[in-house]
Amino acid sequence: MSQACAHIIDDDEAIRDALQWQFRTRGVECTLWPSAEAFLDAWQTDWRGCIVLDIRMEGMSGLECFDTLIERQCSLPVIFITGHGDVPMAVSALKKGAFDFIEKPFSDNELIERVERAIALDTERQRAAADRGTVESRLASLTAREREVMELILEGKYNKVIADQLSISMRTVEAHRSKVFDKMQVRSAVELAQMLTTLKG
Amino acid sequence: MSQACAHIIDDDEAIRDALQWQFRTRGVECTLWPSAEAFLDAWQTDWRGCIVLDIRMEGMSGLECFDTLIERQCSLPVIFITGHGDVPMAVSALKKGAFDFIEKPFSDNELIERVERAIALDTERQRAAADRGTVESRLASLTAREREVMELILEGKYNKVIADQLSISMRTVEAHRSKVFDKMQVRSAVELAQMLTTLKG
DNA sequence: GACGCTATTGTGGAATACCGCAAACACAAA
DNA sequence: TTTGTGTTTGCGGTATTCCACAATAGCGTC
Repeated sequence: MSQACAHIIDDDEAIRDALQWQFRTRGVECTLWPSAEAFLDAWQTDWRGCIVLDIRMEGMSGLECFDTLIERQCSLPVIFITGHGDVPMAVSALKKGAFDFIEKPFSDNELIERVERAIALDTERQRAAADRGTVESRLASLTAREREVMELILEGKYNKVIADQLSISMRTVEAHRSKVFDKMQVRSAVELAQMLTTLKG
Repeated sequence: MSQACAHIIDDDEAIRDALQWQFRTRGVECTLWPSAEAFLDAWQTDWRGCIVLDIRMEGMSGLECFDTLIERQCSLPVIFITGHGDVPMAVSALKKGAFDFIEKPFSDNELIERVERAIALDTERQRAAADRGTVESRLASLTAREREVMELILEGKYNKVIADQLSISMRTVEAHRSKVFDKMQVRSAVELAQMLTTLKG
């Protein structure tokens, strides 16, 4: 897992260097990319932090890059920067889920403050995803039959009813039920329901 | 409860009339307001639909009106229209929760299509809020003691444990438990947990 | 074939939940 | 005072859960 940092994509080397200097001064790690293509080639799903994306670039534009990132289900917050943005462009980007859209020129603090917020958002999302991951891995450890029994438990049915429905003995249902609680690391059906409802809701 | 309609706020009578004609032709009801002040004076929390809000107006601007609506916790989706918008303005509005931000001139279909989506969103939100309202009214019908017992049930505790914790007899806990299920209209603790987790999650 | 995992079932008992009926007490409103 | 609501408790009984111990059978891997 790479650490949280700002991934800066801009085809102007002077700007890249200036941003890098600013960021590092403020203690924000960053990586530099001269083109959308270079970034997309290198990008890995476990990268954390945020993306600072220039819109007008040689080759693939920042907006195209953004679309590609969405396709690849990259969840990193994206901060667009542009010198010649127009309103529909900004509206479209934000409605697609961009974190921010900043016009040049911007003050040093303006960008860095938003980058820090974006990184904080990603960190929070990562934490939530980890929680979901824990639950999901437990779910994955269930056998098909156990999952089947669990579904019925979550409908609040008695073991007896479940046994009838699956045409097996009550004792078998109890065995599965016990296994399910064990693997999901809960002590009651209520905890199980809360764990899974949180996962979905 | 008033029915879903587009609330148009614009100080240009010609535009109001033109929009009204377009909307009615497409079967979208609307109300017309010559100023932000007029709308804010009349607005009631049970109004449904969406708001079409011009930014540049005499008196209170559309942006100020939006801020006021947020303060008053109005949840109607807001579509801004403006002839002289700039990017920071659009970005700020959307980040505050505006539904859309459209620059003049726009095509007939462009606005009406977004209005219809906004109204659909409000309708959906309304439905979800009604569900929450149902659960909340049931919760409100619980006595203090019943709610107390319910909390402990949701922690998956046995009646015996609850009885000890509240220093009352098991039989009393059973009585409360039964009342809680009755009032909340559920048949098991699992259902109760799901109902309340959905409310919060 | 031995081994491990999964699914299945049984016995028997202790603990718990659930329910109807009944009732005592406090407290506030009519 | 009467009435109503909320809180509390008991009795007796049935249904259900939960658990330890034990066992059979299928299935795929090594």
